[in-house]
Amino acid sequence: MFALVDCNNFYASCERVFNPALRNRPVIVLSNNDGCIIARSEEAKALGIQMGTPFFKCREMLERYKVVVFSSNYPLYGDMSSRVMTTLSALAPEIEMYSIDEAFLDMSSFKRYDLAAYAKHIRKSVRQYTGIPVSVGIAPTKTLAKVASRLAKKRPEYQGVCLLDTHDAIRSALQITKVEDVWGIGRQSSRLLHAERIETAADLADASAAWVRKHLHIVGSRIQAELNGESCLAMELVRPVKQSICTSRSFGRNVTTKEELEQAVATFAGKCAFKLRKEKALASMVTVFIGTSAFDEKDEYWGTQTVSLCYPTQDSIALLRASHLLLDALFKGGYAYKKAGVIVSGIVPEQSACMTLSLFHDEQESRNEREKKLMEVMDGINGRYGRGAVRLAAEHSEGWKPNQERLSPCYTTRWGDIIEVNV
DNA sequence: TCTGGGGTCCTAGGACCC
DNA sequence: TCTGGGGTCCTAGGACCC
Repeated sequence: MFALVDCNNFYASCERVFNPALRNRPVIVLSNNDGCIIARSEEAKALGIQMGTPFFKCREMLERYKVVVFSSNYPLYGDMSSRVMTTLSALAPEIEMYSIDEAFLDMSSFKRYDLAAYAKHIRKSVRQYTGIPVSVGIAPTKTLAKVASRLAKKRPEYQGVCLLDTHDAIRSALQITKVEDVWGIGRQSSRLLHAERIETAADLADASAAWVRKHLHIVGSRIQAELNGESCLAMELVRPVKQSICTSRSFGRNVTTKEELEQAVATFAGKCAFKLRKEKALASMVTVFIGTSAFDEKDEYWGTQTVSLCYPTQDSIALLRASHLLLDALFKGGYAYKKAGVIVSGIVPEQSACMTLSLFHDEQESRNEREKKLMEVMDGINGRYGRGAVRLAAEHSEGWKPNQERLSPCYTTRWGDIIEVNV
């Protein structure tokens, strides 16, 4: 058996934990750059506020209903997430952190337990230790656990817990679940399925296996098998090394000069390098992309270019140099740029034996050592005195900084913010 | 005026090998 | 000039997830 523990309205709930005045009030959280709505409390959902709505389109309505609006505060959500995960780790022998607000728990060794009672215990514990409300779904496969947790969350009569442990319970759960709400069935597949009169999860479970294999491919076949109780997706206990790391942002205003784009791209390259060092990994390719607003059709430009590095690196300066060369090739004057990003890929572990060696071996060794020490010192200072205490001179955010007008304090990760709260 | 960011996996098709 | 069978690797694009 698998349990899926899913935090309710996670970002909105995080904002509430440290601000009790927000209880029972509609709360929403905006995407980066205060662009669109990405999280809503139950009260906000009840007002009919839709996920993904652009902020500017519903601003008036939000004010009218006195909805509390936050910019997204990822340091806070990341820290709250690890508190939830730590709590869950003590409640099951094995846990897979599936996303920032969800985890699968291995329940196979709980056969002699009352699983429904245990799910309630999980729910109560997370609430008590972190302040975050969660829903728990338990079932024989991951896909069914997803179905269960969704019902636990949507249907008040379940009180946050749904156990699917008998054939009948599974069947009726599948019958009340629309096929597009099944994990792994997206927009395209739903369209295809509806055209075949496959409307519910139960219909998909019963559909011709050959048809599913032909039209939804191997992924769809696995979903179908999982709905029928055959477990195809195992617990993934160790997170595999990332294959690519991306840092990108929309700009707070239009950016027209190359200098400002250089500053943005330098900042993203530095951030990618930092993420690589945190992953204990090296990258061997760099991609830079820049673009105008996706909503400005008449003056559109979207450029992307990739370069292979001579040898894999996690050095901020090396990635910055490569990124600037790519930007040189991409930049075209006369456009109002709205977004840029850096992606590093071809990632190998730091201690990898298959690292490409330079022809000039000795030179590379000493250079790598110097780079490495410099980055260690930089990360050390920033770890102690706060992000951005030291940075490369090319990193700058004046011109392009995303909007973040409604940011809450970093209650759990910054001393300065806590003091501010007390005052 | 204003519309997010960060990922993974799979497939098809091309180029190439013996 | 015609002809077979089996394989790998890479890339672009699509679909999906949170």
